[in-house]
Parts: sequence; C-alpha cells; structure tokens
Amino acid sequence: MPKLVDHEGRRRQIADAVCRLAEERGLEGVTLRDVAARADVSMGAVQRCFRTKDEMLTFALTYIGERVTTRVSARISESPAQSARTTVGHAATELSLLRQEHRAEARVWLAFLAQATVSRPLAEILRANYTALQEAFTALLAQAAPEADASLEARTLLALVDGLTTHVLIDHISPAAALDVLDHHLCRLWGEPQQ
Amino acid sequence: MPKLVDHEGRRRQIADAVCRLAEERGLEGVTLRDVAARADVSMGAVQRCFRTKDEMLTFALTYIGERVTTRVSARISESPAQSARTTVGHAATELSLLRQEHRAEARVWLAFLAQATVSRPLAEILRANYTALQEAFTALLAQAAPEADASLEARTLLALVDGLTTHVLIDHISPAAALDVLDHHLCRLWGEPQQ
DNA sequence: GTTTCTACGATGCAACTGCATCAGTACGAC
DNA sequence: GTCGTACTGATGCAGTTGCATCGTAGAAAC
Repeated sequence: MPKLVDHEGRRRQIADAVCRLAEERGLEGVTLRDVAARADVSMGAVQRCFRTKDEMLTFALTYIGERVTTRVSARISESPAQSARTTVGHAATELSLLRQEHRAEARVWLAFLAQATVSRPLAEILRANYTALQEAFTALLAQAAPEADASLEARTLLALVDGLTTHVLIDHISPAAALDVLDHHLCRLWGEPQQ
Repeated sequence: MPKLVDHEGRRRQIADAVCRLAEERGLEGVTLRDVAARADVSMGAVQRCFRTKDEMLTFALTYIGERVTTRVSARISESPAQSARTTVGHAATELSLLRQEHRAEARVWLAFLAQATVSRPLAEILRANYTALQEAFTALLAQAAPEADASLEARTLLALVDGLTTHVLIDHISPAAALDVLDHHLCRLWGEPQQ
C-alpha cells in the first residue's frame, strides 16, 4: 500500500478554506482554484477529494452545520445544574452567532441559506439541521415553560434568532440590541415582568 | 434631438428581468446576456442603461425594496378605520411575503441579503429599507400597545418576520405554521389570552 | 430632404470558470 | 533495493463571463 492520505482530514481542511472564502467574498467568490490556494493544497488534491464543486459545497455546509449544532449542544449540556430557562437563553444566544468570533460562521450560513433556495441538496441539509435544532429547543422549552406550546415557541425562537442574526450581519441593529430583543422575548415567554 | 427612450421605464423593465432570473437561479445565475434576453432587449441596451453589472443589481434591489415597502404602506393606509392592532397584523403579514404570489420576491430579497454581507452598496440600500420599516412599525406599535417599548417590539417583529420568511423559503415550516407563529406572537404582545 | 445626434445590437476580447487529463512523485510492502 | 500504486500538480480545454468597440439605424430639428 503506497502513500495514504487522511482523506477526511483533508476534506475538513478544504471545507475550512471554503468557509473562509465564502465569508470574505460570498459564495460566488468561491472557485476551485482559490479554495485550493487557501487550503494550501493543489487543485488536483481538491478534485481528488470532491468529484465536483457541488459536492465540495455540500460537504462544507454539512461541516459548518455540525460545528454550530455541536457548539449549541455543548452549551446545553455543559450547564446541567442550571434551570431550564437559563439553558434556553444560553443556547439561543449561542445559536444566534452574535459574538464577533462567530460572525464569520453567520455570514457563511447566510450565503448557503440563499443558495439553498435554488439548490435542492443544500436545502435538504439545511432542513435537517433546522429540524434537529427545533426538536432540541422544543424539548428544552417543554421543561422550561410547561404551560406553553413548546413546538410553537421553538419555531418562534428559531425564527427570531435567525432574523436577529441576519439584521446584525447587515448592520441594521447592533449585537447588543439583538441580545436585548432576545432577552425581552424570553422574559415575556417566562411570563416574568419586563422592566 | 434624436431618438429618445424612456430610460426609467427601461431600467424598471430590466430590473424586472433581474428579479425573475434571481428568483429562478439565484443571484449568481444573473448574467448580462440572460438579463438582456429575459427583458427582450439587446445587451447593448442593458449596457447603456447601466454602466456596470453592479449598478444594475443595485438598481434592482432599490426597485424591489420600493415595491415591498409600497405594498406594506398601502396595506397600512387602506385599513384606516380598523384598530391599530389589526393594522399591525396585516402589515406584518404583508411584509412576511408568505403568500404564494410573493414567494418570488422573498427569494430575491434573500439572495440580495446574502450578497449584501459582502457588498457595501447593497448593504446600505437594505439598511435604509429596514430603517424605514422599523420606523413605520414603531409608530404603529406605539398606538397599538402604548404600554410596551415600541422600538424594541418593532425590532422583534421585524426579525421574527424575516426569520419566518426564510424558514418558509427553505421549506422548514409551512406558510400556515408561520402565520400561526406570527398570530401567537401578536396575541401575546397585546396581552390577550392565547388559546 | 438633409443633417445631427442618441440609441442600438452585433462582435471582439481577455479573463476566468469547472472539469479532464496525464506524466511524474513518493511512499509502503516485499 | 525494487516495484506497484495512490497521490500529485501542472496543463489543456471548452464554455462563460463582464466589458469595450464600432458601424448602423432612426427620430427630431431645420
């Protein structure tokens, strides 16, 4: 057996390059040549890992989806002793990608979101991610606010978080303002008095 | 004075073609040649109307922004006798582009939204639109729910509507489910009992 | 009818795209 | 060592892109 390469590792390395480029120039600015250069591999290597560009983009979206989901899950499970309500707040904040260091992820996500409206494979990956997120939030909300319609509230929260993220990205509102909105929404959800 | 052409009319005609193409293939599928063909003019005519492709896209975004804003405003002013709360509901529903016939507009809007994260001119047009919408909703909400923080609630409503629209576009939720979420949110905002 | 000037549309062009190809490389088994 | 093979990276190619160019057409002014 001759030279063997860590294929999965290389695919991730390339997906990383895709994300960095998508963040800087948008998804249309992602070309095979630039991806290869950014990932410090040859174009041949990229073509060996992914048969087509579409396959590469699909993998990159799956990759970033897993990263976000993992981070949210981690945030949920790392705060086991807290109340369910606090956990919901933390998870939603994490998901809204408001922190500077996750702004890039948000940009990439939005780029894929737009592309998904005209690409079935991408749309299915996105749908799978959202479904998983919604189930997680529904379960959390069922604990945090037993008297509410957990599924409905989960849909509301996901949509609100996505909208806020988008508005922050285009500088319509500041991250702080987005957090305010989120806090306010959660407080009202808990039925607590709002100041 | 030789042959004169209704420039503004032609620009709108071209912008229409841009929107139809963006809806079908996404913004990356919009090329000068295809736009010209779709608008039933020659490429030369397109180049005469817009010096560069960017200028064309910028105009198209402004154009569609005006269309949406106009429709929302019309919806607001055509129901003068109703309560402020009903008006807010109608306006939000109109803005969420949930009806089948406006799905195309939503797709185009999302395409521009993604592009705006890497294009300053587009981002500024979007920001202007959102600012106008937020002011309108703030004013409405101040009437409809005097005890609430109108500005905060307007930001919430806009983000929620945007998120819902996006989720409908990628088929994560149905238009009916989105309407449910919106209704529920508004009912809670009015402090009414939720069934 | 002639002139004059805008608008037109066909064509050209350099750059770039995704993808295919293929001689060469380097690693591991023997 | 040598050999076979999985891998590499340079190159080729057809198609597309945005933009520039330029001769022509056609509507007003006279």
